[in-house]
Amino acid sequence: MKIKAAVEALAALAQESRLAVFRLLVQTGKEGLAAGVVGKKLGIPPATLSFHLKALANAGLVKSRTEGRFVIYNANYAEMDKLIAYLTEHCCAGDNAQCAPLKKC
Amino acid sequence: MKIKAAVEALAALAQESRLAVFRLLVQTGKEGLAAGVVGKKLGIPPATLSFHLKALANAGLVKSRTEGRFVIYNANYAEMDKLIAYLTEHCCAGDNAQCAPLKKC
DNA sequence: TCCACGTTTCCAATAATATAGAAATATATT
DNA sequence: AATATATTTCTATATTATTGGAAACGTGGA
Repeated sequence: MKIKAAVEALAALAQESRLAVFRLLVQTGKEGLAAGVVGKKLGIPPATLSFHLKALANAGLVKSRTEGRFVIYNANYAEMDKLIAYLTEHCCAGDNAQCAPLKKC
Repeated sequence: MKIKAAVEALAALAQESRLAVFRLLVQTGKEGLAAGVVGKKLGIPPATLSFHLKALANAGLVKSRTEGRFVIYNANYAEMDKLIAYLTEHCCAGDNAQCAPLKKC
């Protein structure tokens, strides 16, 4: 992962509505949720939600597929893992005891 | 971790200079680096670096201690781990096979 | 005390981002 | 074909972040 991509992903997550959307999708699993369901659950108006989903999708953190009139969004776990790996890369100067072990999801 | 704290931490990392600073400190280990050394390694002018270090410190991602005229910064691994845990919390709808295992640092 | 060095604060110009109503687009139903 | 539903695009406004020079502050050494 390159720094520009990491910054884009982090910027996508660094906003309250988008972070809530992303976590909701992370917890939902790969089957995902329709945009409207996300908006209803989080109380975000359509235009605003669409703006935020676009940011998350551009950053690669979510993917979407169309099913009839619905657009279903799901978390991209691979990209999430890449971002985490980028943050923790070569950490602790090689001494793993310095940083706590990362929990598996 | 609460969402406001997570957003603050992510916003702190969502900027190229700050992300570079944080990763440098993560890789350096708990002994840390003086502000001036960081600035020299990354080519960031003093005023700008101070601004960015403050953002990282306010978010809890780095800590500092004063040694004589130097201010030594080091990564806060505990806070980094909390942020990662917040992102991945209850992920994959309980089916761990959906998301790749997180590497230990 | 006086000077050098490291860091932070102040400041002002510039740039980027968030919000949501209204209109547009696309699919489904009758 | 006409209507309802789901989502996105357009648009304008408001808010917040980034940059770095100059000055200020603190510490250490001569």
